[in-house]
Formats: sequence, structure tokens, C-alpha cells
Amino acid sequence: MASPTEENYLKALFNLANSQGEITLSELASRLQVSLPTANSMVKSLQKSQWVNYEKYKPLTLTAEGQLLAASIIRKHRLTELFLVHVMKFGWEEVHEVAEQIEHIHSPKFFERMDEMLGHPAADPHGSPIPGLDGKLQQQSYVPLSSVLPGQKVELLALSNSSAEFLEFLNSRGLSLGLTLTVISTERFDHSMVVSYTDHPREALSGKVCERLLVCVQTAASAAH
Amino acid sequence: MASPTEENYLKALFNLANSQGEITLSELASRLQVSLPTANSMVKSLQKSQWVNYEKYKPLTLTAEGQLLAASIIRKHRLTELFLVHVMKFGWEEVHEVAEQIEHIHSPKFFERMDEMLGHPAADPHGSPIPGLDGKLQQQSYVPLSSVLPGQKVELLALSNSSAEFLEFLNSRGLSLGLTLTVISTERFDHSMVVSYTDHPREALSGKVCERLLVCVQTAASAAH
DNA sequence: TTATAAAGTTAGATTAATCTAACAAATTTG
DNA sequence: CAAATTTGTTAGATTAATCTAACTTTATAA
Repeated sequence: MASPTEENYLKALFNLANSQGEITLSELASRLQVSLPTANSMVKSLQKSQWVNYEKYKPLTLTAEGQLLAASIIRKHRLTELFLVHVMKFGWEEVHEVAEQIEHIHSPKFFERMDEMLGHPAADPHGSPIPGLDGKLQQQSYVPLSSVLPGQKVELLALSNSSAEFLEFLNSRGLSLGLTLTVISTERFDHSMVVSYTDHPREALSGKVCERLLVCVQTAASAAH
Repeated sequence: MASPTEENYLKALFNLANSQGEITLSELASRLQVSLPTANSMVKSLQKSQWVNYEKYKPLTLTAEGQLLAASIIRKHRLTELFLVHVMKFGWEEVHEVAEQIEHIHSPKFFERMDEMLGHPAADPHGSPIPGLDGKLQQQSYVPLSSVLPGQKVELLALSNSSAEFLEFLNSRGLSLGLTLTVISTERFDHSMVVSYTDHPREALSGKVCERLLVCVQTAASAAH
């Protein structure tokens, strides 16, 4: 069983690998705010547990087992964030710190219940995908609403930025995550768009707003569900 | 800030004090499943943090600060148990282990939200009181329904035993925590009772059931709310 | 009331996670 | 390509939480 500290190292390695490919010790150390020798000795001990492939002076990689474990922690983190926001009415800005703690709770059931209560979400509110139980990251296929062509139906799934004001604005227009939007027209002039959705047959959104709304173009598969 | 380990020592001391008065080192050690020297050195370090009064060979006591901290951890534990059962639909038997972990989460808001969502409960499902934010234990005034006289109005607040079968039985009769019951009559013969409550003007409950239902006799104050 | 048992203490070792100082390897660059 | 810089490693120390072994104090009881 990994300690919370070890779990943080695995998480950092997973995130670095998914954004940079090659992982160096110093990147790991600076990400975790520890000294190089500390990271070095921890990496050796993670190797002993078969979670990390380590050779002197070589870049670091996670083993298959390490990836699975890391993904499960990130899954717990992102589920927690969503749970705090949607079930417990936290603000987006407040959730990270708490989620950093709750992600280390050992209880499959606790997180499966969160998952159920949230309706098995595929991504967190910032558009970062939530790994499945198999540790696989569904590749995110979000695009900003601003890049969608007129006539298309899309699902609003995430926000690229979620300040309190922006959220209030969305509330005032009846916009919430999960909603299906149909693009009616776009305006070359200022990149504003007119869209329709539940109870809103014609709503104009500024270009700035459209860039911040992350959507998924509906496929046959996603529409069927 | 107390580590999770220190918090467990404080919690054990609080619980022992509330059930035994005098606390000896060996009681503490055996409660926490650690050796005497381990408990001894931890107690010294808790003394340094001003949470425990310690003198060689003397019984242990918590300082005022220590009591407050211990009560806050127990509060978090019991709120978590209730939250897991009522919001996340865990079974009573499953919650303890998870609550032992979650009680160490540092986030006042997280637990205040639980408290709100649960309607500021005064006791956990086993009738153990939940300390308030001030660390005070409201003295529990629960009595088994079986000891209530006919004509009295009571509030169902806890269960002395909560097996799955018992809970199913309660569900089948529309009985849930928080409900107000009026005792219509009691039967000398088998200690069964007839009570009325929402949508159930006349329900007979066996003596066994009545012993397991913990209720609070309504006062003017509690009824007003 | 002294001998034995129980409870508490001290000393010293271990493991995990961290650090600084000193050194070595690899990489960058003049 | 050799010098300088960056990166990685080793050695050795520290703190928290734990242990066993040995010893002391307090309590029990013959």
C-alpha cells in the first residue's frame, strides 16, 4: 500500500508524463517542492515497489502498475472536486486543497458512490478527463464553443475558466454543464454567437463567453445515450 | 497542527476520559495497540504541544485545548458517519473505517457543509452525541421508546442497533430518523406499543422494536423549532 | 511488611521522509 | 573540444513514530 507521500510522487510522475514525455528528477523534485536528494531516494524506493522504472542518470518512467495506481489517485482527486462543487456546493476555487487530502482516502466504495451520484462524469469542471477504473484516460475532445459551426448540436461539458462572476453570468442565462446547445448563427464581426437550448430559443453570447465554454460535438453514440 | 497520529491519541484520551475518569498509560497504549514506551513518548510530546497534562507515574488528563481539539475530531468522525449513511447510502457497518480516515481531513467548510446537509444533527445513529463547534458534548437525553408513557410525543433520533434487517423493517413501516411519534397505548402483556405518526395513524410495534428505537421526549423548546 | 507483580520509564535501534554538503556525470556553450 | 553549468548521486544528519530490552517505581497480596 502506498503512503500519501508516495501517492503524491506517483501523481506528479503521471501528470508530468502526460504533459512532457521525458521526466527528469529535477522536474519531479521541483514539482513536489523537495530537494533533489529527497526525490532521488524516494524514486529508488518507488522502484523497489515496482511502480517506477529507474536507472542512474536516465529519465524516469512509471511501470504499468505505477500508472494504474497514479490514475486511480487522479480519478479520486477529480471525482472529489466534482463532488465538492456539485453535491456540497463548494466554489471551484476552494476545492483543490481539500481534494488533495481526500484523494488519499482508501475506500473504493466512497469514490464509487461519488461517481454514481455525479452520473459517471468523464471530465472535471476544467475539462481535465477523469481516468476510468482501468486507469485509462479518455482522450478529451473538447473544443471551445467559438470554434463550432452553425447548425451543430453540442454538449456543454466544461469551462476553461471558472471565476465566480462567470458562473453567475451562466446561471443568469440558465446555462449549466451537461446542457445541449444548438448553434444558430455566428457573427464574423465580433465572434458572438446565437444559440438555442432548453427554455432559451435564441440567446446571444459574446465571443469572450464562447471561448470559455468547452463543448463536445455530439456523435451518434453520445446522442443515443 | 496535530498529525493524524497525534489526533488519534487525543481522540482515545477523550473517549477514555468520558468513560473512565482516570486514564493510565497502559489503557491508552492498549486502546491504540501500541507498546507502552511508544505511548509514553507520544504523551510527552503531546504535553509539549500543551494538549496533555503529564507527570511521571500520574494519570493522564487532557488540557482544555486538548479537549477542544479531541472533540472536534470526534465531531468530524460522527458527522462523517451520518453523511456516509444518509447522503451516500452506506450501510451502518461500513462507515466506521472510512470515517476513521476522513476525520483527519483539514477543512472546516467540508464538515460544516455536512452538518448543514444533515440538518445539524445532535447525535449519530447509535445515539452518541456529536460535539458542537465549541467542543461541548450535549448530554444525550435519549430513552428507548419502550420507556415512554402513552400520550407523549417523542422524536425518533437514533437506533441502539442498526442491522440491515432492522433498517428494512423500519423502511417498510415508513419510520425514519427525525420523525415525531405519538404513543397511543402500551401493552403490559408483551410490551408492544401502538403509535401514530405521519401517514400512520395506528401502527403496532413489538417490544423488541420499541427497545431499539431511541427517542427524545419533546420539550417546549424542541417542539417550537 | 516485604516479595512479587504490574505499570511506567529510559536507552537504543529502525523506518520513512526530509534536509545540507560534497562529489560525479552529463550537457551546454564559448 | 575543453570549461562551465546543470543535473544527479552519495554520505550523513534530523524528526516522527514505532519497536525491544533493561530497569525503576508503584501497587498488590501472602
